[in-house]
Amino acid sequence: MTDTRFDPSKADGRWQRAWDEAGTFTADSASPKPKSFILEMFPYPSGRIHMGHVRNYTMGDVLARYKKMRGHEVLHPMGWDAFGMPAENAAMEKKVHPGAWTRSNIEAMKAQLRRIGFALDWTREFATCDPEYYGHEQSLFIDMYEAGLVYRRQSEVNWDPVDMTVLANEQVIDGKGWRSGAEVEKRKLDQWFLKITDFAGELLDGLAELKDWPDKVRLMQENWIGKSSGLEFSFELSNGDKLPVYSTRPDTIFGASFCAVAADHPLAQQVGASNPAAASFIEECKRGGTTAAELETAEKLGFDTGITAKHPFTGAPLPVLIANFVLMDYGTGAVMGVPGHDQRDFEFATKYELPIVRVVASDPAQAGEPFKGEAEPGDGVIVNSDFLDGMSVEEAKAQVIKRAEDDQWGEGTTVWRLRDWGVSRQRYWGTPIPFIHCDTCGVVPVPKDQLPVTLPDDVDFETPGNPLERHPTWSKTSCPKCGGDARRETDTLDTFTNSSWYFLRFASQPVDAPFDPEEVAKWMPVEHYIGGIEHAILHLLYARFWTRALKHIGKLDVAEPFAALFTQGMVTHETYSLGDGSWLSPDEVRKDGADWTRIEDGAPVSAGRVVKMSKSKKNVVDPDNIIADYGADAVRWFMLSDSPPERDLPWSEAGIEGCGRFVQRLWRLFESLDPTAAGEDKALARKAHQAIVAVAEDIEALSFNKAVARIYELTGTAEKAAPSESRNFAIRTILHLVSPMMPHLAEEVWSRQNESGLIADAVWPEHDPAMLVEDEVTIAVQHKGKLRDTLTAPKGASKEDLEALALASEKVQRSLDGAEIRKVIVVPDRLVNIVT
RNA sequence: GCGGGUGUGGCGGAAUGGUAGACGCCGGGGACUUAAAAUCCCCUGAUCCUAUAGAUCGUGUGGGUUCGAGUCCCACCACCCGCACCA
Repeated sequence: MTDTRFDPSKADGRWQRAWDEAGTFTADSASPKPKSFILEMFPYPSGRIHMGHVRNYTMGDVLARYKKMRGHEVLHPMGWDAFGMPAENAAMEKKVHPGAWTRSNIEAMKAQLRRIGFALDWTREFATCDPEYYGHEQSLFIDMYEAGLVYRRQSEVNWDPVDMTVLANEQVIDGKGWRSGAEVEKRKLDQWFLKITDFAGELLDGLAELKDWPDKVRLMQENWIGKSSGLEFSFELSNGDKLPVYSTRPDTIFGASFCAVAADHPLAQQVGASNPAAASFIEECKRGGTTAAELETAEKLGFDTGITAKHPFTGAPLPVLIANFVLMDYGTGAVMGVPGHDQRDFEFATKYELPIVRVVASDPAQAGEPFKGEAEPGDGVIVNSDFLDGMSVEEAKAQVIKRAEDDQWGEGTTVWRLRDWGVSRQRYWGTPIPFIHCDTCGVVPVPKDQLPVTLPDDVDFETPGNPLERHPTWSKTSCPKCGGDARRETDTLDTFTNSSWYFLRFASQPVDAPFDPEEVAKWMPVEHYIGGIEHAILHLLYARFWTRALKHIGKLDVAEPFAALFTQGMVTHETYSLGDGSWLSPDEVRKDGADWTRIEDGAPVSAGRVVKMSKSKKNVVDPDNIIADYGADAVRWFMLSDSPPERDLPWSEAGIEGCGRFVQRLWRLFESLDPTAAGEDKALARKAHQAIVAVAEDIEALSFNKAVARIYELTGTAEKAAPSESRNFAIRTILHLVSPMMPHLAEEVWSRQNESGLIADAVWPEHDPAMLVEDEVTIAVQHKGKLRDTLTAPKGASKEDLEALALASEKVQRSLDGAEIRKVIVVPDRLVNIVT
């Protein structure tokens, strides 16, 4: 009996339960099979799964299922990056506990993920807010502290003077606090740091081994780590002090016309102490946020200290200014200003009328050439520079460093742009930093047998600031060393810490340790790691750093956590707005002919740009509704179709309808299989064999859109073919090829065809290499580089034969029109180009 | 400001330096039906045209290399992402 339609509302749940009951996707670390660890970046439990998650996890799912078909033991886990600000915001706005809010979100989102039919090993699920997880994190943090990788120092935060609280960069809007609207100030606090800079060289060199990472991500990390070599030297100041500066361009030292120091540089502080005008300038520099983008786009401001610095070669006095664009965190917090060859210095010098001297020119004759309104940071020949004249930039750099070292007033150094990782957060919903402050003993780690240090449940979100700090009793404790009264650290760890080692916990989860290195070694490194490009630098660098740091302290023997990385694009949707600029969601609008209107009242709606789905623009589509309408397989198919996975995917109603139709089309094709059909259809069989190879290659390259196109093509051909053994082979082939993408449909068909077991446990079909080769090829014939004719020739035909065939073409002769042939280019099996 | 990326029909896109537009969506025409849905078949880059044929143009813009450029090189434009306390 044949059913004319596939009913996902019945089949989806049936097969999801079947996989669960059979433990189909439970990873066995004792298996002798080759291991594949497929991982997608775990979600923050915001409340609902969104289409971006669906796309991300569908890609990983196809890979995981494919690897299983290829005979691998697959680890494909899921968990929750559960600490973070939104839970605290919910606590303030909705009066729910961050933990309760997070837990109920996890429950809802887990149910959603199950409905999409992902091949996940739920036995290894955890949330980073589980004390069983963050307790181990605290233990690792203490290990790092004992290895000298953790330290405390003062660092700036965004301070909201009205709410009396620290703000995240995200909470600073145009330099103002997002709730209070008060002008944000920079304030210094004692904070915890991880010494990622100790690993700068390793993290940089390690990039070279990451062959299966996108070049762009490696390049971004390389630039972020920012290795530079230059000269560190000290200016002698008119007040008798020395001012150490660092420059990557010592070759331009004769072009220096001023020195600039950061507002929080000791020299600036010293000047500010006795000069009220300087003090108020320094205060002014404290206004605004702490982000690089803000600092660098802000108007360049300076304050002349009246102090001068003696140029090391000419002895000329250079004014020393306090400048808002100099960063205390980079180099020495002080620079020599060379306006001719650095754009920031140029703008600063122009504003404060400081000399702009050319010391690099395109050739020596251009030494007097004026600047055209901007600095010239490029390469050239050194001019106006005494003994450096005529040298290249590189030669001059080396010469200046050599002189400085010979005369002992400076030395060549390597400086990194990478800064140590500040992990302190003055917030509740994070991993408590496991330290105790004792007036007698100083900072003392919590003894490991007292871990985890758990968060208190009874917290107050009514008043702003850090609830841990305000808690009446939580921070009160005794010193593990002297037993005296002491105070718990009330800062929590940056949430990036939680995501820096979670993959290790997926691989191995003993009760009494963060992980077992032997178990970890069976699965790590992650074979494919998939997530958004927005994590290209921070998360991926921090995870690489933790892995290396843990190796360094002997906890594990893996240097790089992610063998291959894939960064997928966003899911986008058209936006809709009313005349007043307010946004409407897709289900509030309707298309009337060419125009859009609001369903409710027919008000005209303008359809706007296609952008990332976001709550604020209301252009979101809920996966649950779509699954209810079309089934999980149609949604999965949509996520894989059309757009290359690294690019944005525009969601459309028409698109998902098309996918729903294709699911039914496949169903009819599978139902049309006739086991009694006989006879060979060589062309069709050949296409099927070619598809087996091509789809496998496409999946391995994560080119799911191409795999989808090939399956469409083979499906179209099989549909039109007359019944034959070959056609049955093609149909069974399609069933296997789509099974990682449409697992529910595949299982349903598999069981209806009375196959044993689950298709999820089936193997990838074999291809016959002899069937891949075509007998005939189409040859393009060009005249003067333009296509004039195409002809069919046997594969492997000789150049002479192809040339003769081409010249015999009537169309070619017409195009040639008797012209003299100067040259004929023949590319075997491809084309013939006749040049006249 | 700095760093990274993207740009091909109405839309998403395909194309080891070798037939640009595979495959899908939308649209048009037709078949089936009392009708609709579903399904099936055909057409579908632009312009010209003496129209089953043929010609020209066409991969963000302007140059260049090559027998041949979406692909390689140079310059530019537009848009997107990241910038260390969003996750």
